[in-house]
Amino acid sequence: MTKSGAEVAKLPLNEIVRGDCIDVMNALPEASVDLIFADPPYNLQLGGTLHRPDNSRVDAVDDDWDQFASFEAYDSFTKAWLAAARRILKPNGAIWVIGSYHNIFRVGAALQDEGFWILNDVVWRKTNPMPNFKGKRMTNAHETMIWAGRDRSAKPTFNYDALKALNEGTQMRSDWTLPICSGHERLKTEEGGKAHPTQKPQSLLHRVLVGSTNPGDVVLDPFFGTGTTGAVAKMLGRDFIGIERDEGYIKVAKKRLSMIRSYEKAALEVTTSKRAEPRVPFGQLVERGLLRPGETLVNPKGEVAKIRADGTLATKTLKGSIHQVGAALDGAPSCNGWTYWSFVRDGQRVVIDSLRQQIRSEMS
Amino acid sequence: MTKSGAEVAKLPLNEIVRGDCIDVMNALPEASVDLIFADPPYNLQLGGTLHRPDNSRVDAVDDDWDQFASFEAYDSFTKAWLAAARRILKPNGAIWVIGSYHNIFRVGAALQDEGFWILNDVVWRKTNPMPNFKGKRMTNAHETMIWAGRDRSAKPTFNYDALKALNEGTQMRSDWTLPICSGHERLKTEEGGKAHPTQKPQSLLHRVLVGSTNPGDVVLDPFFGTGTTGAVAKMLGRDFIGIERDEGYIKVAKKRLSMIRSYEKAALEVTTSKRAEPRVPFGQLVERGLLRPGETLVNPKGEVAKIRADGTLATKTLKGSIHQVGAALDGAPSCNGWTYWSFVRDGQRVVIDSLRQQIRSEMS
DNA sequence: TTGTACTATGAATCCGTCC
DNA sequence: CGGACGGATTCATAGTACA
Repeated sequence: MTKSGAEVAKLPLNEIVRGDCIDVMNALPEASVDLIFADPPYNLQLGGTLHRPDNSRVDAVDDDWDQFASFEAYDSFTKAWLAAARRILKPNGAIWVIGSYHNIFRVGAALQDEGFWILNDVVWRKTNPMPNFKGKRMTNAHETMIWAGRDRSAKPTFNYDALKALNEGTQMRSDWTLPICSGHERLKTEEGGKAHPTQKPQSLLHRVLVGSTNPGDVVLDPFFGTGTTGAVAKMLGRDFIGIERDEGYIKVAKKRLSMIRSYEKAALEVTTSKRAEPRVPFGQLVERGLLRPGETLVNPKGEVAKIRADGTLATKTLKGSIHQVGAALDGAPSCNGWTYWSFVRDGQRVVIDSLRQQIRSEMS
Repeated sequence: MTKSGAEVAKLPLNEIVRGDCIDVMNALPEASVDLIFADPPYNLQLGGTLHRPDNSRVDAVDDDWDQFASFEAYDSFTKAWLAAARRILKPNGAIWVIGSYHNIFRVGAALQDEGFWILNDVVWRKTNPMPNFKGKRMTNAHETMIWAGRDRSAKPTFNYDALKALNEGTQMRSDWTLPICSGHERLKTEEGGKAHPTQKPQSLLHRVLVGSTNPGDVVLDPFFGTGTTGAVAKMLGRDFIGIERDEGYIKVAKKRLSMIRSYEKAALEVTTSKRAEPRVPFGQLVERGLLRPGETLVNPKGEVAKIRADGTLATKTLKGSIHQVGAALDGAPSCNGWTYWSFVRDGQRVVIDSLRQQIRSEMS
C-alpha cells in the first residue's frame, strides 16, 4: 500500500490524461487510487431518429463511442477496463459505476466476476426525466449506480454519519431523488448545443464523494467527459485524475475546472461517528476517583453491581466488565455498559456515560 | 400463437403444479403463456445472526432454496429456467423478474443473453424498508424488476393509459413507491410466524398485471410461493398457472386462493397506494449548489453559523443540523431551522425556506 | 369510542481492534 | 490469523394494551 516517492510522483493529480482509459490506467502505479467513479458508454442500440409529438427531433446518444457490435464486444470491453481499474485501487479502495438498463446488468455481473464486492446499488430518481414520447414504455425516470469494494475483504470509506446528516438525520437510503443536469450547470458548445450528451449533475457526485471519500483522497474517473467528477472533487478538497479520449471534451473540462474554487477547509469537516472518538477504559473512572471501588451501580431494572478496584463489576453470581455483566443480566448477546449502568448522586440516577464524556472533553 | 384445443386443454389453468419449475415448464406446450412473473431466489450470502440495536434478532432468509455454491451455479440455474420460460411464451409474450443487487445483474445479463429484449427496468421503492442496523451501508430501500419481451420483435401488451390513470393522470414512471407486505396481508403460519419469508405485496402485482396483461390472459409464475401472483391475477380476471416445489407453501397458497373470490371487489379497491410526501433535507440545498459549504447563515439575532459539506451547521462551539444549532443558540427545546436561518443575497436576508419551496415546486 | 404508549418486525451479503 | 472483547447501532408501520 505504501508507495515510493518516485511512484507517487507519477500520479497525474488534478490533471486530465488524454487517451484510452485501459492504456492509461495500466500505466499508473498499482494500489494508488482511493476511489473510482465511472460513467461508461451505455451501449444504446437505437433504431432510428426519435421525434417528439410536435415533430422536434430528440438529441439522442448516437456518438461513435457509444456503439458496440454485440453484447460480447461490450462485455470484453467492460471486463478489460474493470480489471485495469481494480489493479490501481488501494486495498480498501472502491468503485462507483453508473448505467441504465441497457448496460448496467452486464456491468454489475462483470463487477462480481472480476472480484469486486457489491456494497449497495443506488437508484438515482430523476425529478425531471425526459418523458416517453411515444407512450410505448414507462418514463425512464432513473439510472442505477453500483457501489462496490475492491474485493470482499476491503473496508472502503463510508461516512455514514455525514450521509445521515445530508438526509436530515435519518439513515441514507439506496434511492436518491435529484434533478438531471440542466440550466446553467449544463455545459454548452459554442454553437449552443449540449457539450456532452450524458453530463451528470454535480449534486449526484457531491453525495457520492462526501459519502465514500475523505479530503485528500485520490478519485479517478476513466470516462471523464466534461469533468463533473473532477469539478466536485476539487470543490470538496479531493484530488482527481481524469482520463478522456476526446480532445473536445477535454477542452471543455479544462475550462470548467479552471473556474472551480475549493470550499474552505472547515466546511469540509463532516459529521463523524462515535466510533472515531478516543476509547476510555472504564477502569480509568476508578483510577481517577470519579467512582470508588465498592460503590454500587444500578441497571434500568434496578439490579445492582459493585465496582471492583480493577474496573470490573461483580454481582452475587457474576463478574466481568460493565458490558459483560450487563449482557448477562439481560440475557442479551451484547450490551453497551456505558449507557446501561447508572450511579446515584443526591438521590438521582446518573448514567456513567456522562463521566466518560467528562474525561473526553478534558482530553481535547 | 393459436393453439389447438387439445394443447390448450393441457394448460393447468388456475392451478398450482407441484414440482421443479424447469421440469414443469418443459412439459407445457410452447407459445401458450402471455406473461411470466418470476421472483427467483436472490442468492443472498448472509453471515452470522444479526441483531437490532434493541438486541432483538432479525429473522433472516436462510432457507435451503436460497443457497447456491457459486455465481456459476446461480448463472446456470438462471439460464435454465429462463430458457424454459421463453419456450412457453407466446410470440408477443413478456416476462417480469424481480431481484436485488445480489442477483439482479446476473439475471438481467442472462435475460439479454437468452434473447429477451428489455423494455424497462422498474424500481420498487419501499416506503418502509428494514434499516441498516449497524450503520455500515445505506438502507437497502428498493428492489429492481426487469420487464422484457420474448425477443426484440415482440410487441407485448402495454396498457399505457391504465397505468397513466393509476398514476393520477401522468405517465407512469420507472420507479414505483409502494409499502412492503405487512399487517393483515402478510400470511402467517398456524404458529404465528411468516408463512413465506419473501411475500410480495399485492399492490406491486396489481400494477404489473394491469399494465402488461388483459383480462383472460394466462399468467405463469414459476416460483409461486404463497401465491401473490395467482391471487392478484384471479382478482383481475386473468388466468394463472403456479409452479412451486414446497408443499407447505402450496397449502397456504391454495387456502389463500380459495378465499379470493368472495373478497374480489373489496380487494380491488385497496390496491391503490398513497404517494409519499416530498421531504426536503437541508443537505440537498448544499448538494445542488443552492448554498455553498463555507457559506454563512444568520439567525434573527444576527448570530452566524457556517454550512458544512454534509449539510450540518457549525458555530465556534456548536455543530449539528439547522434545527439543532438553532435550538441551542436560543436555549429552546426545538427550532424550525427552515424559518430560523437566512442567507444573504445582494445585501438582503433571505429565509432558507424559500429554497425549499423552490425544490418542492420542481418535484411536483 | 378515542387517543396514547408501547411492542413487534421486515429479501441483510450489517464491527473493529488488539493481542 | 484466530479469538477475545469493547461497545456502537434503527425506520416505518401495524398491532396491542390501556386509560
